Order: sequence, then C-alpha cells, then structure tokens
Amino acid sequence: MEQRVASTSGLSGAQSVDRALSLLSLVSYFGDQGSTLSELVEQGGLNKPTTRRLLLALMRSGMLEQDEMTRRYFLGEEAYILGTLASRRYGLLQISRDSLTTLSAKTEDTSFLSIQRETSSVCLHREEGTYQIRTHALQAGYRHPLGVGAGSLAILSALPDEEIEAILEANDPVLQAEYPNLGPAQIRDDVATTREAGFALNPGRILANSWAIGLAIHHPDGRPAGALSIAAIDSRMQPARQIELVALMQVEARKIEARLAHLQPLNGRIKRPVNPARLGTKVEGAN
Amino acid sequence: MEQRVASTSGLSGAQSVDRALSLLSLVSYFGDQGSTLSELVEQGGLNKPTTRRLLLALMRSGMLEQDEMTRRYFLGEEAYILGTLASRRYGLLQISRDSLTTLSAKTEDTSFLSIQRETSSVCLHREEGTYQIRTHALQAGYRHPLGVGAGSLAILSALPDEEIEAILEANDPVLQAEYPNLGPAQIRDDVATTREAGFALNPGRILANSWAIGLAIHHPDGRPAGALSIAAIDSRMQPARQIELVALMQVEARKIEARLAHLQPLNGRIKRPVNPARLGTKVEGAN
DNA sequence: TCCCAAAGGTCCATAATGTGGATCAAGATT
DNA sequence: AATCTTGATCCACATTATGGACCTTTGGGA
Repeated sequence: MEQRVASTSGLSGAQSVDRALSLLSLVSYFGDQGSTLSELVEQGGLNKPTTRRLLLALMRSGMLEQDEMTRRYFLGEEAYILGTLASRRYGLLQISRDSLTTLSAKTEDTSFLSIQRETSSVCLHREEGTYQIRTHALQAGYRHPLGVGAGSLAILSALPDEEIEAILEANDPVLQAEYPNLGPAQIRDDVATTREAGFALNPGRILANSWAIGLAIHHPDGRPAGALSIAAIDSRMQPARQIELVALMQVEARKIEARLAHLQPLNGRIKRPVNPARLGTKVEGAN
Repeated sequence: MEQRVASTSGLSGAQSVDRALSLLSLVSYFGDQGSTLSELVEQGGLNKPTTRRLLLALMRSGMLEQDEMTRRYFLGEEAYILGTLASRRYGLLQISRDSLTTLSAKTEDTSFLSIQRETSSVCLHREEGTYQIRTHALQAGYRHPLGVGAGSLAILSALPDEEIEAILEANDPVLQAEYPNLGPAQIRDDVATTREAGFALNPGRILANSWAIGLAIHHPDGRPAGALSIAAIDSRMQPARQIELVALMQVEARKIEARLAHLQPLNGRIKRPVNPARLGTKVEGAN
C-alpha cells in the first residue's frame, strides 16, 4: 500500500470497518434482487477473499443474509431493526407514506420518495400506481448520480451552488461512463430550469418515453430532505397535466415539511467525520 | 489474547468488524437518549481507545452520529436508509403500525411491538395511549432478556422448549444481576401459564403497578415474528378487562399474520453464520 | 476564582490481525 | 467429457489494530 492519508486528527484506523460498511452500502444498492459475490468484488474494488471475509462478518452480525440457493447477498434483519430504531430521528419515509399513497391514488401513476446519499440520490420507496402502463426504471434502493432523474434533479437544484459544483465534479466519471448524454453542462442547465419552474422535469432522459416530475422536500433550515416524484409515459406528462401534478405534489410536500419540523429537533448539530475513500467508484491500484 | 476460536470453517477474521457492529447494536439499545463513550466502554467490554476508534469508523459511514454538544452517540441516517431498504423483506413494523394505532385508540392505553434479537426482546415501537397515567418502563430500543415483560414472555413462550432452555441458560447471568426476582424457574412457570392462557401477563414484575399483556405474532411456519403488548396500571388490568384486551389484540394479531405471509416468500432459506462472541454481556479478561 | 474529579479524547511501541495470489470445488455450458 | 464461470478458501507475509499511559475539557464545589 502506497499512500497513507494524512490523518486529519489522530485515531484513524479501523479500516476494515470502513470497508465492511462500504460493502454493506453497496449491497443495499441492489435492492430486492440482492447481489452476487462477483458483482460486489467488481463494484467494490476489493478482491474476492477480502470481500467474502467482510461479507461473512456482516452476516455474523445479521446486517446481511445470504440466500442458500442463489448465493446472493441481501440486507438482513439486523439492518431492519437498526433502521427502525433510527427512524425515531430520521423518519422521512414514515412521514411521507400517506402522501405517496395519496399521490398515487389521485394520479393513478407511480410515485417515489428519494433522498440524497453522498453524491447520489437513492429511491427509498416506490408507490405503485394503478395505470396499466408503468415505468420500471426506478425501484427502491436504486441509485442515480444527483441530477439524473426527476427527484434526483429536484434535490440537486435545492443545494447551494458550490455544493452542486463539487457534486458534479465528483460524479463526472460516472456520468461519462453511464450517462453519456448527461454531462455536467446539461445538468447545470437542468438545475436552472428547475429553479425557474419550481419543479424538476425529466423528459425521458434515462429511458425513452419515461417522463417524471420531481419536487424537493425541505428541512426547516432550507436544506433538502429528499424529493417526491411521479413517473408516467410521456403522453400522460404533457404541459397541462404537469401543472396539475405539480399542484398535487406541492400540497403533499408542504404536509411533509410541516411534519419534518417536528421530527428533527431531537438534537442539535451533529458531527460526522468524512470518509476519504468510499467504495463504489472502483478505485484503481489501491488494494 | 489467549484462546483462539476453533475456526469452524476457514476464513474467519474481520474481528474489528464484529466488534464495530456489536458496538453499533449496543448504541441502538439506548434509544432516543443516545449513549456516552463511558457507557459504551463499560457495557461493550472494549477499552476506550478501541471503542472510540470503532465509533469513529461507524460515524464515517453514517451509521452513527455524535451530538457535538452532549457528545452522545446516536444511530445515524445511513442506518435509517439501510433499514428502510431492508424493510422490503422485514417490514414487521410497517405491517403492524395500523394495528398499534387501533389498539391504542380503542383501549386508550399504550401499546408496543417487540421482536426477538438474540436472547433478548427489543421494543421496536411504542404507540402512546391517551389515558393520563402511563408507564414509561418500555421505550423503543429498550431490551429485556426474553421472558421479562409481557411481549418478551409471549415471544419466549412461542419458541420450542429446547430453545427456551438455551435462552434461559444464556441469560442466567443477566437475570441474576438485574432481575433477582425473575430466575429461570419463575420464567419457566410463566411460560407454562402463558401457553395455557393463550396470552402473556406481566403483573408488575419489572415496575410495581405497571402491568401488561402480550400476544405473540407468528410467521406462517409457526415461529414467532414478534409480539404485541399493551401496558397500563394494575387497576386497568383486572381479569375482566384482560379478557377484553386480549380479544382486541387477537384480532390485530391475525391481521398482521395475514400480511406477514405475503411479505416473506421473497427468498428461500437463509444462511447466517453465528457470532461466537457478541458484546453486551461484559466479557472478562478478553480486552 | 481556584481546584479537583470525571469524562472525552488521543499517542505510540508492541504484536496480533488482515491481506490477496494461488488454488480448489461445484455447477453451468458446449 | 472437457471447459468455463463463479463461489469459496488456504496460508506466508507485513500492514494494521491494540490498549496502558497520557493529555484536555467540562462542570461542580468551596
């Protein structure tokens, strides 16, 4: 191993814990379908024995489980328990569940709740609509770089400009590799349009004919807590209906924001050391 | 370090990951109030630098957060996200939320959902009642040895006899230390009574005048998935009312069991290596 | 205001721990 | 039957975690 991070302030170490938790997060991105060892080795940037050893440790604690038949790895019951206990402080989905149900009931289309996680957005929940044609581009657990997708763009647009730039820079490699049509310049444009219109529109950028509208949900201090979004085929997303949908979504977003204000003040400012080297973006050379 | 576990089947190791995740679980037991470094050092059985180093790693990944003012440690947002994603497979609380609301509304008393975690039961949710006198003996995150408390006893009673014995044995030290009135013999008696009556009764065993009734929720295969319970002061728990409450709870338990049956079959059998040395029960000698 | 106790936090020499190339095993595919 | 792919593991090597001793901050008490 070549470089040793400068150790901002003593007591670093526990690197295998960092690796293990990055792996855990990586598994979570695969959602319901789980992931194979090979996928994790490839995308996590760790070699096979190390990956496996960390997976075993995560399984010992119940954070992960492995299907005996398919050999796939899934989030485990301990992860569920911890999350449920943490939801006393971060219960965005609980708070938003009614709104998602309402939106999907009224519009017949599928609605989503997304949040920011590092430089990506993650779909926390997908509420099915009843309309017969539905897009399946977005599922719970799926991740997109911030700015890619309606909810994702709504969140990005709610961030301060300097953070947007930092995020776009960090995401540049991923964007080039996976979304060649969606460069930083395009996203900057989209942010401007979103801010002007007051809502985010994804006109089939990820999957043709799969359009979506996104609206940010704000913390009392103005920072985005997440985003609501509704997806449908393009014919159901013409300008007139866009306005209707946005109006419905605004009502729900206000409700959620009101409830959020009651959730947060459990504690003051929070401290969180930065993780210099998260997995996920394959790191060349290192290990 | 003296003994080295026999290594059931190659590729053990990643012990710091085990320790870190045990710490994480330990923090979760403190619920909303969070925990201090000293508490974690004492109860986790690790020394201060090690504890702190692991806490830093857990914070780097977002699983924990530290309040800058009080220096207390809490579950973090990443824990919430993972749990939310895992709830696609383990959504007992989501499934039970309506029932808890209903129970507390109809009875005016506080109701709880608990589940098994190792040899303890953990309270996943507390649904406040409206009645003016309420017990605060049980909060979300709190843990009791299985058999101690109404919900906890209901779960224990639903387990096969040999598991009950193993659990009672494992919990013996904790019982002696913290619940001197509740030895294995007493709990065995309580299990028999519970099985006969069809519900668990805690007649103020933990806190005087704080009574509770518990009812197990079963998986389709018969194993307990958790338990509902309702707590009130003794005057509201006389035999006549016990019967009323149990009837209400049975209705809700059936509903939850029906929904559970739809949740599980996402996958077949699951593999989970055992963790030979979880923290929490202070281990002498070993660091 | 000063002092002291208690708790949070960190240093660094020691030694235990994790690492990963090579290898085996078991299904799938041709 | 031979080959390929993926899961899983072995074990010599050296990077990494460990924890006693120490420093720092906070909050009483006199």
